[in-house]
Amino acid sequence: MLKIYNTLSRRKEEFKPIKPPHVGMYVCGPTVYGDAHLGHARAAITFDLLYRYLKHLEYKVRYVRNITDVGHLENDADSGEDKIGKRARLEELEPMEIVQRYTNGYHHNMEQLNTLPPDIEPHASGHIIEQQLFTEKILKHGYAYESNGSVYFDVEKYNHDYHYGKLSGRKLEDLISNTRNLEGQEEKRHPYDFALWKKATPGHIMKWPSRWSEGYPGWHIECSTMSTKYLGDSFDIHGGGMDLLFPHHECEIAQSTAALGKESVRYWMHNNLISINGQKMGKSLGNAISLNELFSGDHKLLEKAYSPMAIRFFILQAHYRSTLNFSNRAIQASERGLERLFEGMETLEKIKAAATSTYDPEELNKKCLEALDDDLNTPVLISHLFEGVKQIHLIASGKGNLTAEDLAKMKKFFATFVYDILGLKQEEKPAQESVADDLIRLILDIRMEAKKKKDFETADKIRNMLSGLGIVVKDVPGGYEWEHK
RNA sequence: GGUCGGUUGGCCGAGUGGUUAGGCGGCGGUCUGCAAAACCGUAUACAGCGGUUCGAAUCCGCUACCGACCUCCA
Repeated sequence: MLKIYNTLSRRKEEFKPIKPPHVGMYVCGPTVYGDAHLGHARAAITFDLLYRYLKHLEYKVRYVRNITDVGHLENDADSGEDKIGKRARLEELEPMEIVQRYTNGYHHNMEQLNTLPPDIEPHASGHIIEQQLFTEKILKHGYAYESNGSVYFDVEKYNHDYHYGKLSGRKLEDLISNTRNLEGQEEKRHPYDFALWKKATPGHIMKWPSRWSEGYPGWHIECSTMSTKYLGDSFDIHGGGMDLLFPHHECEIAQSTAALGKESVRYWMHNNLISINGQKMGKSLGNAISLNELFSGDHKLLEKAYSPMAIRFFILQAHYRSTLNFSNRAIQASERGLERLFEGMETLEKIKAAATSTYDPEELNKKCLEALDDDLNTPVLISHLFEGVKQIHLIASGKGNLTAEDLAKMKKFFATFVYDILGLKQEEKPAQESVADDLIRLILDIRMEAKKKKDFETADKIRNMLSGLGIVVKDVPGGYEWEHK
């Protein structure tokens, strides 16, 4: 029985879909105005894991993840500038060109990380009319007001009838004293009211017509609109990063409740953030490492390039609700660990069946499923897989054995958990044959001859010099192996 | 200031009222001409102070420190 932690109740709850076997899940996607970074990877991988596991449990899942491309405000209400528009001006490109470029980049990075694409990926810019209609509903129900061409959500009125702050555990009174007093907010009745539709300032590039003004939708309305459009007024899971909990998700709840008269979401799930040197990684802090930088090693904090699978494994080795601290050391540890896992699986392929079994693969299967059922506890799942690797070595070295049936099960379980659910894959080693490779083989053949003549001085010299060129030589019985490091 | 979360061995990171998490690194061993790789084994821990308990790192309280949200953010 799958249990997931629901931010609404602050506890683990049994997962029961509204209309089994169907499951609807909506996840907040990126605002496409810059390269995707480690934080995007964590969110995408967390919910990719959930998507894969739900499918493994034979649910029919519709996974919706949005692309925010309407360029919400960058600073505050009136002096703010559309962040996509700003980027467009800087690069002298059409806003939609920016959107396209970074959307493509995001897709590419997500594919590198082996995340499955969502079933629907709605763009905010493609749902302007729906967002206006959603805003109309809120207006009609009396929870919004128009002011100078903009439409604002009436938080106080809403809080009178419902509870604004239920998700993030806030009280309106606290918000009143804590909301920053920004300039140019006089069109709002209260500082904590938020925009559903915003009239564009003269310099604002991305804008659409509406009955209120030439403008653009507010920060939070796209998710309420698109989630309910594609998943229905009530759906199962809404996910996103913890930083979106307030105000974004809180406002979503308020909007959907105000428009539909009921809450839309059953389970709210939030992945925790990634920190660097104990500090939150964030674009605004200037310490975000993009995925492209990570994969190329081209960043001052990086000692080397890391493969997408090393990153994926690194992220999965921590529970999604814990903060994860980035460091070269930590990722390198994951890198090595992942190698060990795959080497274990390769060894498994070489094992020959025996008449009896000294190990029961079902035990492994059971423990792994239990770990996933417990709020997607991937670190524990992975620790069980390493136990399995230990058994594999034991059996491969003749200290145990497996029947053909158990061997098949073992292979199947590993493939299921490692490939299908954790979404890990062996990264193809570039096996390009080249003259250089032939030369290396030639040199190593000479070294073998030297070894046969017990001319170890020459043999070691060759090995050391190759090592200096980044080529690692491993002697194996009757020959050698080598690889680029 | 308000709200919430955290503090685990050299590093990352699970979990738990009494039993080895796991990975990386270290150390020892097997293998090797020597290495490397691989495999096996192994040590080091639960921020501090009180309390509850037969027993707490695990529950409760206090203290210290760290972080997140309260402005766009995954």
